[in-house]
Amino acid sequence: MTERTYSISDLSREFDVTARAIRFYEDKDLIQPMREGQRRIYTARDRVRLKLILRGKRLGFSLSEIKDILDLYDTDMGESRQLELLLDKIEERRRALEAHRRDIDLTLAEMDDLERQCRENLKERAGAD
Amino acid sequence: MTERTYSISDLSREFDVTARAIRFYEDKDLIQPMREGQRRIYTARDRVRLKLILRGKRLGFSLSEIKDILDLYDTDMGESRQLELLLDKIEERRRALEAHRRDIDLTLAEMDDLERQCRENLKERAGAD
DNA sequence: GCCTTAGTTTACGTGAACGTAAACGTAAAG
DNA sequence: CTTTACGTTTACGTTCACGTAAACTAAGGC
Repeated sequence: MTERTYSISDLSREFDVTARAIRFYEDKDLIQPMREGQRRIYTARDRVRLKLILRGKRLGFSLSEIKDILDLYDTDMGESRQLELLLDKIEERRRALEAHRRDIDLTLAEMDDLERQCRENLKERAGAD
Repeated sequence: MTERTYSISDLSREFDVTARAIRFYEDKDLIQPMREGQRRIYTARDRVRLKLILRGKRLGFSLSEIKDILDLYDTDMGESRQLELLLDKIEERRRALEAHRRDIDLTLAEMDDLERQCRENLKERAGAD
């Protein structure tokens, strides 16, 4: 079984990012595709990494923060000391993400409020007609 | 009852942003403090706006997106047509925020996975001692 | 009167995350 | 053989969100 691979424009199309951006991520050491001569060859694993990068971006993380997160997945599971450190980092990430979610929930609650005010106003208007 | 006001450095201290940043937000039309001569005077309402700005930033929104959001709160509740538009914009925001939250939940799930793998590995290790 | 503290405007500098243009290689299609 | 599609490196340009420095004003303390 030979694993499927992707060209840079395959990924560019699929995720709607420019090839320039993908190369930039490589330059910043977030992906390391293989080469076939000059050409970059992306494996399924690289594709997942790119997906994670873009999700990180949507979440407002900087590329260097995203790199830190990606590095979590690459931790050498062979050494117990590394595993302990990894658990700590996971906890930290989790806390950050949960704070992030609280911000979102606050904003959603305010949208609810605003919508309610809005609808009440419209209802009054309808009555006064 | 005279409402409490704040100086730029009051807010700067409270929210741990530089005065420069606060003035920058004003320049971009996100806050409009009153003046007392030259000096900027911030009301409780301005303070809330700043709080919203900073939350928007934590959520990864650009200043212009944040301005759009802040403008929602300023909609003229007097005109029905405005209210309908506002309801639409609120819906759009809500959708964006919920997508955002899904991204977070996905990442949290992956952190769970990673943690589980990590703990299993540690457990095996303990058994093999 | 002088110093300190807090604030002001104006303007140039900076780091991150790419965009864009130039100049070139390679391989398949007509 | 030339065109077309796809890829490459190098390098300068751009936008956003401020940082930083300069030169100034205005109020309060000694």
